[in-house]
Amino acid sequence: MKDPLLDLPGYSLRRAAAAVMGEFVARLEPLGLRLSDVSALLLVGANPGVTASQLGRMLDIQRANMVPMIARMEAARLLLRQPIDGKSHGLRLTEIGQARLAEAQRVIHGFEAELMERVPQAHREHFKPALDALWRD
Amino acid sequence: MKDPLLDLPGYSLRRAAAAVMGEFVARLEPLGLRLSDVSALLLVGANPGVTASQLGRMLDIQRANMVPMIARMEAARLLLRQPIDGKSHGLRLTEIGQARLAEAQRVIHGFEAELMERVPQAHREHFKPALDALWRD
DNA sequence: TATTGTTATACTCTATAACTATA
DNA sequence: TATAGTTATAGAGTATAACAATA
Repeated sequence: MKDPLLDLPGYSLRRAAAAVMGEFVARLEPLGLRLSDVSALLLVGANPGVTASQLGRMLDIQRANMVPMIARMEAARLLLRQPIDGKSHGLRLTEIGQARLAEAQRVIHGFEAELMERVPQAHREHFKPALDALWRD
Repeated sequence: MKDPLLDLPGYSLRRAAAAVMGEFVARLEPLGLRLSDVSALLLVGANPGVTASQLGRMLDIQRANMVPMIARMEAARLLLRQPIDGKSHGLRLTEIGQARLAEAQRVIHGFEAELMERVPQAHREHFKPALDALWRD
């Protein structure tokens, strides 16, 4: 069976991302966390007081889509919202959130290490710089 | 604002794929094609008579999710289904489908060329091999 | 005027379970 | 028994439009 898709770098990018993210989501499942939860935990942990709108801009998630995400994490007692002024709220991790973040960080770092091991050594140092050029420039 | 996500290769992979696929989808929009339509056009074009199930296995799409996709493309007169035996159907491109595939191929090859140009030259030859190691092994 | 938070809505993609009919 | 096609359904992610309140 011919597969012309296998010659396309863009297709490789799509399939690799799908495969890797699928595995990562599976590792997060025992922690009861979604992919977006982990991003939020890391960012709020590193930037206490950040607002949902700022978070959305960093993650490229629409403001409107941050609402249910923050609500879910607040309901899970992972973070809390403190009024900054009449319209903004600063986000902070609860103690539960900090503990969950620590667990997530162990999963993340283990996973990232394994990920890089799966990239053949000859290509390894080129992996992240090549990808970053495609979305950070 | 600190962003610990920027140190994670897996995050770079996810964001790069999202950015690139978003741009590609925008280029396909004038053709009235979705991402999955293009994969199907390419594969059916290269393998006339292939079944929906075979296609699903190549694309890693569940059998059940192939149904509305094939139905939509059949309704758009891009492909047709011919009975192979009592339970299987072979897929073939119509003339419209072949013409649309040719248009799509021009978009694809232009896009892929631009994509590779955006990868810094020093990393370029490592890009696809590194990605392929993550999902084809 | 611009921004924050919010509600409502819709679409795409994906996953699962179950069923029928055929190989 | 295994496979092909199908239906129905649910979850997740994402996009847009609109609104109130505040900066």
